[in-house]
Amino acid sequence: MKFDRMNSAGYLVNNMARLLVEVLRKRIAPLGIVPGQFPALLALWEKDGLTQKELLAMLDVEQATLANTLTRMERDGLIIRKEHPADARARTIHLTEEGHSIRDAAYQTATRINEEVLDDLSDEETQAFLGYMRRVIGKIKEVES
Amino acid sequence: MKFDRMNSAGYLVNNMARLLVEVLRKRIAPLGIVPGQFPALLALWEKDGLTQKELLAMLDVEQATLANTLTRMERDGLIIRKEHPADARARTIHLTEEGHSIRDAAYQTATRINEEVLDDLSDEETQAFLGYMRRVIGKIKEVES
DNA sequence: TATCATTGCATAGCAAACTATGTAATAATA
DNA sequence: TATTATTACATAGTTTGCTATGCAATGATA
Repeated sequence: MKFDRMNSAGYLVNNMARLLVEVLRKRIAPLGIVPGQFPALLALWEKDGLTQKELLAMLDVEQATLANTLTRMERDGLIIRKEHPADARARTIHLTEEGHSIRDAAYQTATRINEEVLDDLSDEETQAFLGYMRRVIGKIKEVES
Repeated sequence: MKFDRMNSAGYLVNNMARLLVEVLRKRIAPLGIVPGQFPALLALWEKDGLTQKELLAMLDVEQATLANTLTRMERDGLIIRKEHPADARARTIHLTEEGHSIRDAAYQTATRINEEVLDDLSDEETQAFLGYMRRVIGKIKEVES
């Protein structure tokens, strides 16, 4: 019984993800952000002043992961948290000027990386690849439940 | 400027990897192992008594990551490290009976997960998908250098 | 209204990845 | 041979993911 990594979807997916996140890490380091902050920033660039719960609904991470990420973002001067006007349990999350200012550069960096790593695939292949990933993601979400 | 996650290779890859590793974590928990130990176990099941350096050459992680993983595996009773007969800096890594005994179940679990998550893809689509991943991995390794 | 359940968020603890650096031991060389 | 370089591995520190749990505030209900 052999287990060939190059024919294991799980192995390839994991390997690809780790390589990609390290490329992103290097490229966005000059902006003063790290990969884990990216999804939260994307959401906040679209809509500012959300509560953690509202932000969480836009992302695919667990609540505790987001809470910790937000704490680091606040430490790094990307956001501030203000008390919620109507609910003392909640806080609203606001981009700082710093957090706002890196938006375009961050978008461009992420878009550029996607283009570069897919450069060897034709447009049809790229669409097929993205489609497969969406289907597999859907399947995993079925399977795990 | 919008950033659509479902059309971002980076986002999809990361999401898919996290979902997959959690499925693997749940399924192999009864065996007393965790996902990060899997690659090292696969290599040791093929060839036992390697040095860390030799094992490292068979894997795709950094040396420090492997050293820590091996420490946890030793703690968990999966391996023991013995002093190298000829080089006092090195240690040879040996599966325990426990580490050896879970081999078939672990293989089957991993194979099963791969089959399940790819179940919605035809054989041709699966081969295309694996091929795209191999090509993208190759491209990332070019890009990052 | 007093109690109980739920909600929003934070914290603790672990895994697993990374880079950077430390520490011996071994090998190479001046 | 004494010094220097290299090698093998370990450790420190950070990020980012997870689950489990705690705590205070809010909402529901007896």
